Amino acid sequence: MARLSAEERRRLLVDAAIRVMTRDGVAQATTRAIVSEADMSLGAFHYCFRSKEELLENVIVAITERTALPAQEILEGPGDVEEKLRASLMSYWQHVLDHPAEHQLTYELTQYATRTPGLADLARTQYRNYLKTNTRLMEALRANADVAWTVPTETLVRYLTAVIDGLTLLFLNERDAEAATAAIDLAARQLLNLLAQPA
Amino acid sequence: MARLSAEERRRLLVDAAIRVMTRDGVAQATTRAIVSEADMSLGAFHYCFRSKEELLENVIVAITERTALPAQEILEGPGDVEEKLRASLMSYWQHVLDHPAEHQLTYELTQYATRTPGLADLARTQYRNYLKTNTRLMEALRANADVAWTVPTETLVRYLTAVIDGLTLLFLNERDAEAATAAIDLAARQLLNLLAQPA
DNA sequence: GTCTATAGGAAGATAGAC
DNA sequence: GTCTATCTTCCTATAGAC
Repeated sequence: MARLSAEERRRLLVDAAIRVMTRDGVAQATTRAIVSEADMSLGAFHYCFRSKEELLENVIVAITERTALPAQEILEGPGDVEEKLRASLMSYWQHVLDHPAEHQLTYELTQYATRTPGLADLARTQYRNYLKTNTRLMEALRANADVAWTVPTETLVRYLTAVIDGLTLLFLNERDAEAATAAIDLAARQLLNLLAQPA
Repeated sequence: MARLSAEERRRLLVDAAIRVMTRDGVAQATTRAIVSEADMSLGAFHYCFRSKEELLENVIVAITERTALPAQEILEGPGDVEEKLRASLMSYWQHVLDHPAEHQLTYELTQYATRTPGLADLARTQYRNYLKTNTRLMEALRANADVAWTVPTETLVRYLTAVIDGLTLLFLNERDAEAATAAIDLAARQLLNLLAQPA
């Protein structure tokens, strides 16, 4: 077999793990299933990672980065504040509709991390990052558009984060795209109501 | 040992399973851990249930009922529509603050069911029940108080369900009661804005 | 009905030949 | 670096004595 660096193999194994988990769930992602997906031997796994937990730590970090990146890009663009807010929400929402399994996986990983003593911190960090990303989004909107929110930023951000999370979860479990989209439309309108009315 | 009916044992095992899962997570709830918690022999398990999956089916049904019951009681009480809506939300919220592990468990079970071929239907049913309960809540509010909602009931209900779910999930992961409560206060105000203004 | 003993298999991790 | 064979442990499920 090809001689790959340990670093390269680590990357391949993390990617393979994400594919297996997305397809079959976290519980089914055994070391054997992962190395099989990556077309490696079982021995290669423990040559690259000290334990399965070490792999999972890397998987969680990789997934969180993938989720955070698009959210930050949305923000930079033209349009007034209302358009941008709606566009941001809808861009995220389209990603949920197109890639439900990926989002399902992030929730599974959060729970897995919460229940794994060595990874519990990661679950907290994951959510802190969501909140931080959304805070930057809301503050940038305010700064660019010179508007104000009628509620404290911390509260607004938690409300926004919760609505996004809740609607995603609802769609993942109900799989009614039309109904969920109507609800997120309502959520967007409700958020815009929190903008201070221009005098 | 005492001679118990199979039905009684089934009840005891389901309760024991819920305790183990609440404490240690679904993945840790092995048949051995459950019978140990119930103070039974391993053999008793397979005398009462054909398989572990059959137990889990019963666990999910039991948990869903427990969650749905308080929500229905909240509804029957005095007060105007605004008070009742706020009181309902806050009663649920207090339960989340007091028993986070129980709510954590319901999310875990939903995921477990989703990933288990024989139980996948149960996950859908669970969410359909949440929606149905919330629909009854909203319709009863409307009927009792003779007010109208400014959005379709189906959309309102999904929005409500999502906000509740999202804030619960946020609290479970962030564990900041103060911040999450401020957000649910905001959510309650936002919901009340969807009532048609009395002329 | 109740329990112990055990089958049968899959998991994570390791040893050691190449 | 790579891979096979194996160790140990834990799982669900069953068999069969009492």
